Amino acid sequence: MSIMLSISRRRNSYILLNHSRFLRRFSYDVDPRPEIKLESQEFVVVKFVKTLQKTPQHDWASSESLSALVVSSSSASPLVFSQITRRLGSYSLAISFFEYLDAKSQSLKRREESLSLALQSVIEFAGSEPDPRDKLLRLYEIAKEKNIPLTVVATNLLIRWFGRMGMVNQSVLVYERLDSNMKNSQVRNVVVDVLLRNGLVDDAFKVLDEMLQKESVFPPNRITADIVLHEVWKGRLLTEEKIIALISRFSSHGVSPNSVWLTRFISSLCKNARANAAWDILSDLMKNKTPLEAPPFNALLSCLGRNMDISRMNDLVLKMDEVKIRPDVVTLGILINTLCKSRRVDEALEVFEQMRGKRTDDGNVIKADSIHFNTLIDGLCKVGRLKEAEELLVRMKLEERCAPNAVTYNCLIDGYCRAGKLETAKEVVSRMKEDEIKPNVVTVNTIVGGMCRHHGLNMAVVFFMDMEKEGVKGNVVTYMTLIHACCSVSNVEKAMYWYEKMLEAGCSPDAKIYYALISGLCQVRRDHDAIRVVEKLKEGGFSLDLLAYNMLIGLFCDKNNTEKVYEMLTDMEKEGKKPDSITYNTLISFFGKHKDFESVERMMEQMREDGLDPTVTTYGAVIDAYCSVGELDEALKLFKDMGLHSKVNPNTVIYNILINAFSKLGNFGQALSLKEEMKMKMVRPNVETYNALFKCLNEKTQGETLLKLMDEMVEQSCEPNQITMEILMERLSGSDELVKLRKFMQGYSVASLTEKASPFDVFSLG
DNA sequence: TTAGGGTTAG
Repeated sequence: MSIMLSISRRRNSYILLNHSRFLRRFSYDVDPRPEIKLESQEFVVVKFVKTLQKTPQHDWASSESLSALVVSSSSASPLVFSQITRRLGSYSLAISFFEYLDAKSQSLKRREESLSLALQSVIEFAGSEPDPRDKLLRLYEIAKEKNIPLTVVATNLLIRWFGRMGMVNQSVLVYERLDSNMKNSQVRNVVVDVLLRNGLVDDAFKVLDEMLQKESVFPPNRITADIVLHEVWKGRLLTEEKIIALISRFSSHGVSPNSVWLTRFISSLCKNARANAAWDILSDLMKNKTPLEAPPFNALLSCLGRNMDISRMNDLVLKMDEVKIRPDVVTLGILINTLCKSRRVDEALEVFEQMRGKRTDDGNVIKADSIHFNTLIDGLCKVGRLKEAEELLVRMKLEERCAPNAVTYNCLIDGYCRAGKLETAKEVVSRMKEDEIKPNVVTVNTIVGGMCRHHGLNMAVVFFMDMEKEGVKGNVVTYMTLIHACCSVSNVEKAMYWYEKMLEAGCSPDAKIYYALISGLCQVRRDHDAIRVVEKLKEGGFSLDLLAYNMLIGLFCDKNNTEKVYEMLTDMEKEGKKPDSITYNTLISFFGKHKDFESVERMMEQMREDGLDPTVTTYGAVIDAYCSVGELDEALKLFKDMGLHSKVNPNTVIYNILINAFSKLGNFGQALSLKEEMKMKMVRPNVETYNALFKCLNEKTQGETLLKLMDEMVEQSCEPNQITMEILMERLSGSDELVKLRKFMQGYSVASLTEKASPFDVFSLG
């Protein structure tokens, strides 16, 4: 069967060329019994080769038996001559035979075809010779001189080999001498390849362009796309846009790029936030019914998945189904993963059950693998459905080729940690060991993280050390977890301790470790240590990101270290990082606090120039600045301006700033009316709002209002705090009022108040 | 397919 195929392929290659400016196509009569012909041909070939090998070369010319063989073989088929030549096994024998045959050409039935086929075999040998250059040139000359047409195979070989030898002009010459009718897709593919490989991009695209024309006689095929797109990608020859246009032209000829290439291109588009372009390409290829497979679709699906665009994912899967592109295990993995990450676990389970059972035309089903199970188990754990996760684990164990692994158990452990069930999580570690699965660094980090969140640092450290003894070392994530836990309780000393430990353990810190430390140090306002960490970060070859710059600028503003503030700003600029609204807000607030309104204005101006609109924080900072210098008119003006000229609505903080300012001036009426306005505009007052109002009241004259506000707080479920207590204790002294105050406080179990016992002592005594 | 994260106004 394979021989049959090779014969019929050869037949296609009988498009021959000669150099006397005309070309002919040799057509072979189709033999109704090809296998018989094949047998007789084989017999002829073997006999001829044996005789040639028996006869010394210098006797060939005079050998009568050879002469007789030429005549008899010639009536079999011209094909035998290419086979005989090939079986002689060497270039020197092949060229000698060709010369012999040429000398005997008058006895050949079909001279041109026979000689051209023999020559093709000689050319094949020449290409593998140590120094093929001269031999190939000579053979090409012989073909021209003797008017022997070249087969397509020979043409392609010559074009390719000349190209590889850096003789691209010679390649072009061979191609250009072809009659235009004979410049078929196969030959053009070789030429395009040679031209591209030799950097003659424009020439290559000229040839390609002819192929891509609408009514092209020699349209592009799969191989054309392979050659062109591979080179285009490797050499970055075209812009993304031009590649897209090129794919579309291939598509209109029913040709799609190969799956691997297309997948890479789709992924690259997705990475550059061009999922829409990727979508259009695949739609176009589907519309033109080009052959397609799942992987490029998977690339787009995973991109849509990252953006949680489930509705477009659905559309794409439906379109795939319509044109019968079979989803594969990866497709299923992406779909259930996305659904799980969006907490739509039931839908994920549904898709899983549906797809894995779905039998396609060729009887294949998507076989569930451990990744699918792990994804679903993780999804169930993340939404707290731990029982179902355990049940799925049991089912997984029953499935073929789906043994649970460390990931499976880590997902479960994470589930229990999130639920605060640290003991159960530790039991799962034991279970995994029983299953002969070793806990890994993720296991450790999951439990360390869980313990830090639910039981504090010490327990986590003990666990970590135990695991280290078992041979599981921590990594940068482990130390990050510990450092973060330290920072979150403002224990920066301990954070630095773990940073040192990490270095001792040979873990190289990533930028995020430094950011966490900087953040911790900024929180506790330790500017000198923060500077030290920044230095270490830079020594490590990292740079600060905008967030870190903002934190540091905030810290230096707070410390009144103008010099450092400017240093940070200069550094930012050097690093090519543009300030964002948070940077500006920090600076505006800083200048505001220094009553430097000129700089405030300048910053706001610059902010706008940078295309940043003032945010509610910007207004807050400026309004606060005006309030702090007693310029309440200016503050109110800006406040009103906010409502009129910006899309930013005042929030609780802004109202509080104003209410506080009016309250300090004793202007209770204005303060109260602002609070009423809050209600109207659905801005929720908080404890600070009421505290500000309380401060302005005095028991004797406004006791009733005060009590009314207290009731309002209760109605709004607004919890009082320590300050509320202190103010109210000062304002209320009558026994009736104190009873009311006691009742007022009883509704709340204000945790912060129980620690400071003094306010309650009054009640317990009372 | 599993683990870690940090900024501005009062």
